[in-house]
Amino acid sequence: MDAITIKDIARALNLSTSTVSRALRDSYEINPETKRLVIEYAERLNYRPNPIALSLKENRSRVIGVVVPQIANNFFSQAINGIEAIAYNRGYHVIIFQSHESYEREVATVQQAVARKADGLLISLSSGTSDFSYLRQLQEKKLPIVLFDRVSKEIDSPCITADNFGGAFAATEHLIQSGRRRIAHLTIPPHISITQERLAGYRAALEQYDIPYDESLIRYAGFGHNEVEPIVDDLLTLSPDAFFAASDRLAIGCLSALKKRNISIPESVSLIGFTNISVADLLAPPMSTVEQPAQEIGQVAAGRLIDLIEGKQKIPQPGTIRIPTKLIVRASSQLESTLLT
Amino acid sequence: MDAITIKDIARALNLSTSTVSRALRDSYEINPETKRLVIEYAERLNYRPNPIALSLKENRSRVIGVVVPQIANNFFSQAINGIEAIAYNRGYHVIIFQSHESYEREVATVQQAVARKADGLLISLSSGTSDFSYLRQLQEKKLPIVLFDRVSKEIDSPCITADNFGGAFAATEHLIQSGRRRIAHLTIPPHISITQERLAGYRAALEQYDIPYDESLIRYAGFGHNEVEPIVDDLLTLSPDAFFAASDRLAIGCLSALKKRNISIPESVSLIGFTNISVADLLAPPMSTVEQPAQEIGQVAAGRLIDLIEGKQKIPQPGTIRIPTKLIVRASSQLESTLLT
DNA sequence: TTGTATGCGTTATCAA
DNA sequence: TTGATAACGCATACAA
Repeated sequence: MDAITIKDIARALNLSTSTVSRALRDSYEINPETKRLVIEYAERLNYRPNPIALSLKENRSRVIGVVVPQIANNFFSQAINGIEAIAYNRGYHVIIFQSHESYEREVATVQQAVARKADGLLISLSSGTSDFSYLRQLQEKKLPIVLFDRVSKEIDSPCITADNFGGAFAATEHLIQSGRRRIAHLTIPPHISITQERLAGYRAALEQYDIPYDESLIRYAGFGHNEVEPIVDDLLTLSPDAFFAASDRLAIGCLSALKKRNISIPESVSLIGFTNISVADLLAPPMSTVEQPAQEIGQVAAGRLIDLIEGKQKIPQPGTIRIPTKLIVRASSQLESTLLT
Repeated sequence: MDAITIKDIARALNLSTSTVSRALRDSYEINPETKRLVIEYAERLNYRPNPIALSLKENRSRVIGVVVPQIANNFFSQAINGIEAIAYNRGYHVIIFQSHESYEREVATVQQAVARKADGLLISLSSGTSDFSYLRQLQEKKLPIVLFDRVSKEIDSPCITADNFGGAFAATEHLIQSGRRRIAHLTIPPHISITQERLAGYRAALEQYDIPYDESLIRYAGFGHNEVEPIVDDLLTLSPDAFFAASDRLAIGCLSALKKRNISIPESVSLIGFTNISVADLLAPPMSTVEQPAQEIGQVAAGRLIDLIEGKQKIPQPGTIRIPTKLIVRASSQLESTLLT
């Protein structure tokens, strides 16, 4: 209701608003005495400049919009954590938008962010997005955009992702080296960048070890509630000797399905995208994981975006930055004692 | 850079800005023909009112500030999900702030939210907070505040929490009924409301079954990285026959510690606050859980706050709303049953 | 029915 | 060194 303004200070001190404004901004061309007076009074009354008025004046909001498919998701909540850390350090606030894996909602939500005068956008594309014209339009309007995690080369924005290819390659190689040859690849919808990259890493590893690529072992699951189990059932008829699950959700669904069927495949289930390592440690059968550097991805993406906003990067410098992943191998030996029958 | 304004429309149509403004707001006192013209033109140019200008004018932002200890946390990210769902439906945006379990950061962050002219605040208190005067000050300034999850009766705001007492009672009763008598209670710092409530539920169950309350079985862990293991070690010297872990993080730490020591206590570990049920299903030994209605808590809290903001609740109506929890019992064989508190 | 003027809080330009 | 004024985009009281 109240909130002290520059006007209040001016009136109280018998000065003009412009003098007060200058004193507070520490302008050089001002009487030191007046300056002291104003600053003291402002501090005493706990004056805070109204950021909305500033936004209107400067036509910028010091807000960056973050668009993710889902907040309630380990990867994204950690990425947002990284984004916030950087943003707040550099004086920006973060407004979060969810696209709920829908193209329409993504477009609507991005429009919202633009209407709210976000100074820049950090976007992880929804699985439903294949048309990027709405983003190109924004770029033409010089709105800084950085893509992270789920990116696209179709628009020339900087992209920050995990090293999905490398992570998938390492995971697959690990399975091969431990004797597996029929590795089921359970993944998310096909046109998402991370799907492609992980699949490519998987294929490259097979190729390197002269293992034929069997398309029937590749399955794409959506984000529905009970989509995973029937897919696993179906895969089982092909007698795979390992599963590569491309996200934590899929990995859990996969393990859950195997467990229900009383199938244990020690050391055969490798997961990429599982960030909640502390839980993976507890699971039986053991599950090796590729840890995604969610927080770091967020940090790097936020840093790049703010550089763009503040014009520290003259040229938009597209291109992809890949943050390394970590392969964490868990063996069954150390866990056998706790296995239940 | 561009962003079409009312002025642009007025100029293009040879009208005054006020006429355009009125036409767009569908004022009755306006020529239908002019109105049509303006609206059509505005739609064609995809006109969006500048929310910042509106905020400045109306002294409100249609933003609600959410302050949580941590975003990257299952409970809070799900709660935020619920908050967003309601907020967006009712035309509000959500800005998220993290207090990182620190009183100082909580105060600073709330000031930020106020400076940003948030129309209301949704707060889950940090573990470091025991002085609420800064919140009372805001209430005196008529800023609507609703507390959720980690609440306090020290300020008369509406509070939305899980039924922590009931959930803890049910969990403890379940352990007792399955023959346990020395139930270790591993929980978060003592002065947080949920700690108190869960502890009270635990005590009440013990009392009802005439089991003496042994203070040495109660341990408070902070939020550091490796705090849990030594505590579990220490507890083990007291030979408990069950563990009650008051959050998912503690439950995982507890299981992890037990596992490292090759201790298996089937059906003895009951957890409250574990929302990631799909993972709990996979764990061995099985772990019963009290599921927190995170999303619903967020939804109810957001609804109440917006009612307050919009004056639908004349009287602030303090008091606590408790959302029921669900006890999910998992036996070593299979998932057994689901109970509601 | 439409136009003019004012104000929301701040800063920049210009004048004193 | 300080003050008056305009402007950012919008809504509204008042005038026409």
